[in-house]
Amino acid sequence: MGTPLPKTRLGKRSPMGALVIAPCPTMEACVNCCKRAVEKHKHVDNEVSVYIPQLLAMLAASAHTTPDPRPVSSNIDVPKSYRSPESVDMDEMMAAMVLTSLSCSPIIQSPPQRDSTTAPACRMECSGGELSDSGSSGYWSWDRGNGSPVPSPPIAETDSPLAPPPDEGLDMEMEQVLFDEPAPRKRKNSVKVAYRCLWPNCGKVLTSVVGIKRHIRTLHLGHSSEPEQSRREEDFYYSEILLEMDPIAPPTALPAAPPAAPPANPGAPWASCASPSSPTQQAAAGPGPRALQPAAPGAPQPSLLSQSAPSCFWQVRSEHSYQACPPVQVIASPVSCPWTPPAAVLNTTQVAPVPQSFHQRGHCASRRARGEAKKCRKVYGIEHRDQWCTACRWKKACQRFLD
DNA sequence: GCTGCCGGGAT
DNA sequence: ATCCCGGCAGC
Repeated sequence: MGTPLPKTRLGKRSPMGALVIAPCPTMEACVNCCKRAVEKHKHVDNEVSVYIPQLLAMLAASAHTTPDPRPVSSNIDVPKSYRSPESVDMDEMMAAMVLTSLSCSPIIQSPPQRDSTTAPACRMECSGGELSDSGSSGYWSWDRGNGSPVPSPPIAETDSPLAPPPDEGLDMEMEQVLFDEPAPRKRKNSVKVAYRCLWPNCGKVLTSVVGIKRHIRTLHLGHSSEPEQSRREEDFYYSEILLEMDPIAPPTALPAAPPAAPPANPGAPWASCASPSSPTQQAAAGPGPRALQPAAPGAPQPSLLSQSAPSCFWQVRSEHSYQACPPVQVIASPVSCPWTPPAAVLNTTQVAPVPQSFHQRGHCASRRARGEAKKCRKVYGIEHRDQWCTACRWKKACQRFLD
């Protein structure tokens, strides 16, 4: 991270570095050469695909027959002397059109490239040996200075669900390769994802999954070990919400109580009301318990997340109240529950066992009670900070002197 | 003011 | 994942 890797700027004119072929002396000669090739293939097969190498070559020729020493970046004009005969223009146009319709561009057809440095090689591959034979300087479709129309990705290709996004990614990639610029970070969306704790009377909103999980694990579930089960459990106690980056209402200033209608909250995942004790059922339902899913049509849309949450508290672990509030197992009737879910959502067989502590401690859930035990700071002193436990050093809950 | 520690940022 | 710190809240 410290020292950036030395990057070798790929010359625009030599993305491959090699592949030097003697070009046709003139544009006319080149086009004629290509026309002959096209005519030859016409007799053999009417399949347009046969023309691809020749057409590519034609495009290439239109580029490489222009005077090479000409500066690349700024000039986009094509010398008139090279485009005098109408037939030449027609051939160029035909080549471009067929190329366009065929979407031969390997950038489009090739699978998504993970390594951008491999992209040029792939592009060259598509042109095949024919391109080499007919001559090209290797930058046929890249040169911004030539007057040839660059094939644009056909719309039909973008319809394919598997097709990579043709525009932005391609442009970025090419920019990166050509101009050696670091990939621009994705624009920050105006909608920010946040995670709301669905634990009763909590409603804490955090901006990271890790944070909300840690919050739930330490504050509500009250056990930091048991990685497997607790990790699954945490998934049920928070909900992903979308916060519009409205300057009037910054997300960090969200009140503990959930707003009456979260801006873009598509519905709490609690609508499916999966039991925490059956993670497999939930896993089969979608990519994740926090996946944004629209409320089922006809299903009552809970206006408050905290309202819908308790309906899914199938079981609350007894050891979740780890401090100050002793675990008390009380089967609370839905009526007495302050956040009684809508009747349609609440399964009558699911009597949510709400720990009494929920009602008793109130603020208890929002912040861990101050520990009674001596902590590392007190035991070792600030001068022996290196002897503190890691958590204490990081100003976290002490792990050495647990309460 | 001291202390514990939560939440988030930086690396 | 690890490290660090601002800031909040209890004492």
